[in-house]
Amino acid sequence: MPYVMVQIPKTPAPAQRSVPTSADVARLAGVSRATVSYVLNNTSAVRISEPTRRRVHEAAEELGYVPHAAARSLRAGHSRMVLMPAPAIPVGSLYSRFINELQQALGRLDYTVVQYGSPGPAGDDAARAWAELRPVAVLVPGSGLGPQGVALLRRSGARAVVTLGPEAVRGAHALLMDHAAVGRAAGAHLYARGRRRIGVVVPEEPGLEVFSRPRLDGVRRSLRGTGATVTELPLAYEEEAAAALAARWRDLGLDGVFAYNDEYAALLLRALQDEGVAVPGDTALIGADDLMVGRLLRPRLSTVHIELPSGRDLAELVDRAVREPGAALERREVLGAAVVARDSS
Amino acid sequence: MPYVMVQIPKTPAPAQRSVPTSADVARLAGVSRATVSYVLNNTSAVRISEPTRRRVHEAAEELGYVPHAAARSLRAGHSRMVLMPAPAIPVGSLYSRFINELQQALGRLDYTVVQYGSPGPAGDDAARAWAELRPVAVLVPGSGLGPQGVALLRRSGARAVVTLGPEAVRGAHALLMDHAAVGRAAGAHLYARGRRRIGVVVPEEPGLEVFSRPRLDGVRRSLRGTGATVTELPLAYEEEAAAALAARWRDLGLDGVFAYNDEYAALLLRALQDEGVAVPGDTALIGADDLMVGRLLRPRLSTVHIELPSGRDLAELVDRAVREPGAALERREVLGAAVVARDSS
DNA sequence: TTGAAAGCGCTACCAA
DNA sequence: TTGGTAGCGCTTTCAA
Repeated sequence: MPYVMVQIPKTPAPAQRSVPTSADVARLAGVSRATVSYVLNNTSAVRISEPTRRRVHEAAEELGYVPHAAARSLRAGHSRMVLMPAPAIPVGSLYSRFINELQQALGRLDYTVVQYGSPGPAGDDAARAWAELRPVAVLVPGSGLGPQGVALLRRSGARAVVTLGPEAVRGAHALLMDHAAVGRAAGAHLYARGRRRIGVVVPEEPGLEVFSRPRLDGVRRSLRGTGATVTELPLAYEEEAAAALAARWRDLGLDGVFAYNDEYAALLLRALQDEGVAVPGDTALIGADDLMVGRLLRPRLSTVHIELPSGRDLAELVDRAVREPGAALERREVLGAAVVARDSS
Repeated sequence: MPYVMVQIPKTPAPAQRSVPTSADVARLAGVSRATVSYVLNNTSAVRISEPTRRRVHEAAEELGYVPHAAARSLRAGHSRMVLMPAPAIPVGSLYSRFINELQQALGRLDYTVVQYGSPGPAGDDAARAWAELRPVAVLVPGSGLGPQGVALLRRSGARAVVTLGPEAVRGAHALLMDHAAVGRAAGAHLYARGRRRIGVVVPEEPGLEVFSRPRLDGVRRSLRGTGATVTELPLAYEEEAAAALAARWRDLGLDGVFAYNDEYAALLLRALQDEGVAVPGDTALIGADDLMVGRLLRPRLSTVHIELPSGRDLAELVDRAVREPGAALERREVLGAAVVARDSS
């Protein structure tokens, strides 16, 4: 084959080794860009001959063609992103486990999950920043997004807005996570154990109020009208802080305490024991979240076990909402709380 | 004011309440789209008069205009995203804390962090999927990305590719996290305490091999040539598994054990004590990561404290790499390991 | 079965 | 100081 066809490009070769586009693929395969699109997206409405398909695929392969998601989004009017503002919540909590699971499940459904860093604007202002990405869905943990934020997101193309928090927001699907139920369970348990002067640990770490406040309120609610007292106990997650709290324990005169969760309970337990306070003899102690640490201590910690929906379930809800944007808004209670009585109460 | 100007739109009102574009803003403000762009982006190369600026801002405000990130990316050739494939790593680990911090720091630098779910394609195949998003930077935890993956990402516009793992990859910046150092520190410590028959707990949970394997190797390395023995102890993070391991402890005849991290150490400690094995009397125990749980147990756990770079530092590295894509590739050791001797060893 | 071309929203170059 | 407009890469309608 002594003669070689040399294709003279109409446009000069790009200066930098630039990214191949579908036009490059089309040129190499000797077809139009439309055909490339049909083949690469397996468009069912159009039938392309097998030889052509092969040529396109080979050309794409050879060039290392990678479609440009932004161009596709621009054309489609929205992206494949699910936006999830990252709540300022310490990792390791039960909740962050749930979030992780959810991300994975959404990934499997072919969505791209975008964690939007929490610092910066909040609430409805934040919604504007999120809207720039034209996400196909938005999951908002905690409260903070109002009806107008939801409206803005929907106007900018979000097919589904789902709130995960204590209350529903007009226009959005709601997964109601009522942390007050955790407090109610703990309060009722301590009361049933005969405790009447009850302390509630409230973490000082920022970002936890979303959970700690409702949990405290739940305890209050469960004890209302019983004559039992509720004492709020602010506590930083540090040994020194716990020791200081334990040092004034006798003065506080509490006979029962709900420690926000098992980690704070573990911290407090050690401090109380070091101070000579008997648990559960002098003071009954119950945590929450049913973490492993509670089972490793002596005495084993009583706890409130929390049942969260599986990430898969929520991912499916999102997927359904995206596919049928007109469907009725879901509003679902998704937090189950049950006391696991062990040895500390 | 009995007369009202009614503006007849040239194009019929969109059927759906559609998203306002910069053209809508321009129309309302009575200027061109170019001017809108200049004003809204504060383009310094062009000076726009104050009244015009105000009109544009007011129009944008009134319409609830939100720029379309995809259009901007298409135009710019790349997005403001930093892609970070989410490693299949349990939340709560020291490492996931670091990842979180990093995300926040990048958010503050005005990048959008995208968690790419791990399931699906792996290694260089995954790189293709990531490339579709035309990320401005890619952070790859763990190993798994090869030189050709890096090349593909760079070709598709990534200004910086940073690996976080045991080894550097050609073409990418490297943050070397040598977990073998953790094992070496633990091994040397146990040896110095006079222990010669040493067990190393290796978690059975998937996704942890990335850390557990080098940690084990580190112990082996530190003991090479000393005559001390190393026994691998697979362990699932469950009480039953720990109890089973403890039950055959006497047969194993170990006098020292490095338990991967403090959580596994806590699990094992309880099981050993329940079995009547004295710690540190019969067996010295050391964990790693310096978690709070280790300080709450009796005896307090010795541990290997790990120093990771702050998320801020890494975020700045990324930002610098993005801004000077031509600069030399960084290659930095970032994991410091130091024994904290407490009461369990 | 395939191709031509419009147009998604935005920025930046060049003119006025 | 402002406007006109090309063009980023892709999908999809309409025509051939």
